[in-house]
Amino acid sequence: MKTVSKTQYTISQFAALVNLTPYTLRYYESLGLLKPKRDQAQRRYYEKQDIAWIDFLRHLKGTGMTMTELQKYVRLRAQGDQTIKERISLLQKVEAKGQTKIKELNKNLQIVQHKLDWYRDKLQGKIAENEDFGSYLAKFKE
Amino acid sequence: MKTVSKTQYTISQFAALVNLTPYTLRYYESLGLLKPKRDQAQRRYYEKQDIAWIDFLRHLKGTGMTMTELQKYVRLRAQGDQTIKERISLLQKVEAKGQTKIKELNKNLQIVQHKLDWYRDKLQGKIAENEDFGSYLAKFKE
DNA sequence: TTAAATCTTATAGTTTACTCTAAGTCAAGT
DNA sequence: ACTTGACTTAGAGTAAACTATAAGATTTAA
Repeated sequence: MKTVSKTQYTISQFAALVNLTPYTLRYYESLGLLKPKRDQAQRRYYEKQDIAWIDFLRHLKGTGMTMTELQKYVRLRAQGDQTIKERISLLQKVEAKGQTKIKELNKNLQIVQHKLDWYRDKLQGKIAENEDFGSYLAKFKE
Repeated sequence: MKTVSKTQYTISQFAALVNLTPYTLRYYESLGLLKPKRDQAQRRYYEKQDIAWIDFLRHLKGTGMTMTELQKYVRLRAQGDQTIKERISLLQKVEAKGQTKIKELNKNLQIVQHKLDWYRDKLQGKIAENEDFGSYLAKFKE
């Protein structure tokens, strides 16, 4: 049996590593999203696997989850395997919302693209002086 | 020549129509995003075409544009056709940012999907007791 | 005539997610 | 010995985009 010494980071080292501030790390911890270990002097230290956890949190946040939702997820996790079904349904909702978000973003971007086309046509004099964007857009309605 | 009477909405009628509040409409106006006409008594009234404008603003906002950016766009618009090129480059940036946003959202949702798969595999006992999500994820790295 | 709606300006409150300061304690490195 | 960094609790500040209140004036529909 071999003992391997694990890399430990202080809060400011770790903050730099994951592009957050010590303030933010303590804030997340206060919300229950992190629980770094402590040394003999009660100072936090972070390890390699904490990077992966932060990354995962970021992905969840990036889907639009609020801090409160993250807290709920983390609370379930802490309760062990019997909450896996609940976690699944939580993440399914997250996924569904995310897909909706993408669709809406796409729709909004399409309008922007049409507007860009309209401007370019207008610059080329390809648009009747009195045709406005509204009637132009109407052409693209299915 | 025929005179057609146009529908006019009071601020609260219009607010209900576009799902905003009178507060918000005045707020938008204070930012220069709207300029409703006024009646003899200086009360705002809105018309059909204002609905289209609100919709367009919503699409722009929906891409992630801030109020400040919207203000800039509206200011350019008010300056007339000589700002069309500038408006084009503004909207192009909006579009580029939006595409980036979609890519990121997709990446984040993929991670969520992997996590869901992992949970489902785990529920089925298909995952080694000691395999964590990190090593599971590693399988999907290109 | 009176209640309801609108107007104005100015200011305050709300929410989310940080971000920072204060103020005092403690421990480790040079 | 001393500077540096970390710790604590509590609370304040920031930014965005609303949302609301106050307070007084005016107008209009019933």
